[in-house]
Amino acid sequence: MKATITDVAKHAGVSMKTVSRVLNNEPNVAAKTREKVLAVANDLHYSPNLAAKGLASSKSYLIALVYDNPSAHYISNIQSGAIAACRDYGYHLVPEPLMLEEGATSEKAAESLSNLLNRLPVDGVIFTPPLSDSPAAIKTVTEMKVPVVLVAPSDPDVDVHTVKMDDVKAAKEMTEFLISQGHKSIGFIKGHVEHSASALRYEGFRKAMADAHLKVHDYEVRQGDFSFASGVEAAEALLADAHDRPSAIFASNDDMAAGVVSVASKLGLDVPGELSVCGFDDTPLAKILSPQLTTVQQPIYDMGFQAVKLLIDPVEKIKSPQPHNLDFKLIIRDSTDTQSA
Amino acid sequence: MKATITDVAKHAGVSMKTVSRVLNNEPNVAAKTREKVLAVANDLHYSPNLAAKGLASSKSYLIALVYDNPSAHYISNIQSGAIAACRDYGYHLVPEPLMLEEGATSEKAAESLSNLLNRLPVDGVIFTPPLSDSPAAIKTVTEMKVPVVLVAPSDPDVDVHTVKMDDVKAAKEMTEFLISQGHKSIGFIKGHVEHSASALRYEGFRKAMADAHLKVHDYEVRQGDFSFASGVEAAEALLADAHDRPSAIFASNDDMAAGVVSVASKLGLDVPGELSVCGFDDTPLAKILSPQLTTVQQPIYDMGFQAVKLLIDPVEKIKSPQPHNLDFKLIIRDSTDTQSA
DNA sequence: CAATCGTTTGACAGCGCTGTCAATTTTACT
DNA sequence: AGTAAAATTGACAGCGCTGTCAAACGATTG
Repeated sequence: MKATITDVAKHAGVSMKTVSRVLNNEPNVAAKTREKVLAVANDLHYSPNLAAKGLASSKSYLIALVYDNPSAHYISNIQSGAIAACRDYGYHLVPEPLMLEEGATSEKAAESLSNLLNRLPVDGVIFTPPLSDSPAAIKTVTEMKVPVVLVAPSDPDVDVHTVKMDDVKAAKEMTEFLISQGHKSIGFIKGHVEHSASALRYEGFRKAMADAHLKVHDYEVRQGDFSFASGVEAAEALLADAHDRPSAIFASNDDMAAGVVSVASKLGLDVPGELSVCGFDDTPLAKILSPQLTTVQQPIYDMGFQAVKLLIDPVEKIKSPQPHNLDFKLIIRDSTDTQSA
Repeated sequence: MKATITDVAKHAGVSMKTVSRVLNNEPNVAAKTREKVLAVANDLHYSPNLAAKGLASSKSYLIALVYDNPSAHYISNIQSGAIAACRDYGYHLVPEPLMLEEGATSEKAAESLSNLLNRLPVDGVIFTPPLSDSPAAIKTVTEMKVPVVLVAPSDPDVDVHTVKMDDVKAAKEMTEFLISQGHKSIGFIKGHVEHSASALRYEGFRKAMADAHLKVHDYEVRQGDFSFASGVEAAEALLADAHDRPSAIFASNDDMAAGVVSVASKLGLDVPGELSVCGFDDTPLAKILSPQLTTVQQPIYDMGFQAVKLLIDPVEKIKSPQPHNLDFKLIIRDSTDTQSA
């Protein structure tokens, strides 16, 4: 039989309410009483019934992670971080994929979201991209008075809490690293045109090149779409002319970088000996590839963690909504080397 | 303001209990009453408060997915399937990673599990491998009277519901496919020795070879450990002798198959022209690789779906525990071809 | 020592729903 | 029509907890 607050109260010789106060860290409890209650609760292996708590306090102790994102890697990292934070606060995370047909309208998404929140009243929701860029979805939850945190939205002006990383800075630093290795002619493969990160990463690349007074020739910049195949295609173009090749290629994500490596391998070009390659995202693929990929590790886990914290932590809740920038990390592996020639 | 059962009852001119009956599909409600209530509930956008339901019925409408598995691909597929099933039944899925230090004992896992279930009383739990093989963990939940479903346990004798696939059959069919393509000399790379699936897949391979009266030479079977690197190593051994190479290699998972492809590429061997390669699992990698990998698609999503169904569906709950075998699928892509030589 | 204030505690209602069981209506049958 | 049986409905308590507000207590002051 599971112990209830009443049991604890009886054994400790106090009222239910006092037990409740102790267990919720409310003020105005004598130190001695608090200790006593804690001891008894521990003895009895007491643990609160979430449903009852929720019913009485009209909270649910549940946070929804809403996503509509094909990248399992991304979601599962966000989720891990979010779950870790939930544990710290006695909350639980409920992942809610928005399963929409191809090309469903933004309104559809909003409606489906509204149903979701009606069915399961959560204390907060987290939107991952590309949902974090959907005004309709954001409007839906704010209208329902459900606190929301946006993960990596492209538009930082929105009036809600936001966790993100600085794509421009990351791409800039990676480019600077390449330059510091002696590379002067660096090819760049852009990401999917509709993905906001693409432009930012490109911007970072250009900035670093400009700062180093290095020219970026048009033919050294190719449009990709984040897919392996587009990386292959871009690399083939970039590496076609054996006499005028860049000594390094910066792909906007790991999949495309993998495409570059594969083309280099076919061309008999040694990576990193004859060509340095770097990617972005630090997907599992980066470690599988040989050589292992130099890439940028996004703070995906941390974003999940921080998002939950912003939703729950009373300290954070008071502050007005603002973007929270988290730190990325350059992961230098074996696909880049100094340019000695 | 959110509508309650009381509101619906008032508007429909019936008692709360009758509304409750209708909404829970209980019998003994006049058809006319049912319609009326449903109409009103719809009008009022009524949706039940899970916490209240849970408190009153001492159910939580929550299923825990407990995992301790490094494969994001695996977990996220299980999870997707489980969530889909939960939606069908008005339940919600709470993923609960068991975060243990390296080499933590099985008892540690059980204890951590017990804490988890005390904090959040769920209506059922799902164990994914390798947790589904932990007697201590299974004992913990059964002792707490929490229904459990095991995903792909290696020991099918346990006295609980189980969802799995037939690894032997899958490996056998894949091998038969290779044989049907004209391959007679087929190399095999075994998986991690401690993973139960490894032995089963190898068994399927041997069976198919035996059925076709094909010999399996010792030197054609290499031990791997499911890692890319081990695939590379095995492939190097398998392909070392240019005069006596297998015409096909069956790797026990996709990562190792990727290793094989990479070695073949280095050796200038065309895949599938000169060497057919196939893997197992149909990870995202299989589609990224070029050529795209022929592999076995496990019914991971379905396992998640079925697991939840077994936990919730009243029809299934009556039946005595038994293993449920789900269908795999051979995915024939571009890394295999007929052996013409 | 009484008056005042702040601190600590408890009694009680009620969150929204379901289980129990009794009341009422309908149906079936003699 | 009359009665038993079945089907349908409702009254009410209570799940385990917290919010509200009042009570009791102790410390501090003139």
